[in-house]
Amino acid sequence: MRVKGREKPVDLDHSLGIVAFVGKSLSDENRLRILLSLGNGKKTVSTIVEEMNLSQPLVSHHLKELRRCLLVNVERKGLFVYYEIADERVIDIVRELAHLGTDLLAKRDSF
Amino acid sequence: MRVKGREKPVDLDHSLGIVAFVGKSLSDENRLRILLSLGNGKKTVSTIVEEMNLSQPLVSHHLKELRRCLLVNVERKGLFVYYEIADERVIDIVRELAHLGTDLLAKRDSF
DNA sequence: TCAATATATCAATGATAGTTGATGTATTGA
DNA sequence: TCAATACATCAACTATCATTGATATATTGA
Repeated sequence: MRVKGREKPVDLDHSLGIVAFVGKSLSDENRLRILLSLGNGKKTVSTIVEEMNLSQPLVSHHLKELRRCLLVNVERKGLFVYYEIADERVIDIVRELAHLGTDLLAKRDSF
Repeated sequence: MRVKGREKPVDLDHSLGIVAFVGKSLSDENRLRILLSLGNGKKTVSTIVEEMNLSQPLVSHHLKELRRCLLVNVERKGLFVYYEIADERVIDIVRELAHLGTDLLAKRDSF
């Protein structure tokens, strides 16, 4: 009995490397904050630095990680470097993880 | 303009700690394999050890991590300890991450 | 070419995480 | 109580990672 047919077929076993790779980006709170901030539109590094209240090298480092995982795109315009979300689906996934996480916590705390 | 109304409201900013917490479990390939294996039903530790071809202490360690993140439930029955997925949604999320990851890779490789 | 601004990189440090082999603990049956 | 089985924990090692401060690179305008 198939309960859910809404998903395209994917060979999960052969994708786990990629999943772990992307998952790593979702395992750090600062990167998540940056990612969500970029969800509101393309931004320069210095804008992110101000918003996040993090040091510029640290922001650059996390952006590099997000770039390595292909989660953001980069574009230079004069002095400024703009970062943007590569695929909006990652925001949805973060939202689902937030739901799941809060539900799991709520369930635990009710015991 | 609200584009997507299908999500329940969640205060993302206040959930990022939990998201990072759960995300950490999705950042290791061995844990992902264990998690997906448990997606097929409740299993004992020794069964997982055989399926994964990993050492028993290593499997126990990862199960402990998954427990810490509330992603699995445990139940002892005599000599055996059974683990099961706490919330099936995590499987869906892994599947979405797999889609996203493969798409991102495909996009990159086409340049 | 020089100064100023934006961003990236480097070196170093401390913390965390994955792995392994040995050992401990719990449960059951004899 | 003893042996056997299943699982957890521990100690130790290594690798990875987040963070910081200093420095390098790139772009622009004067």
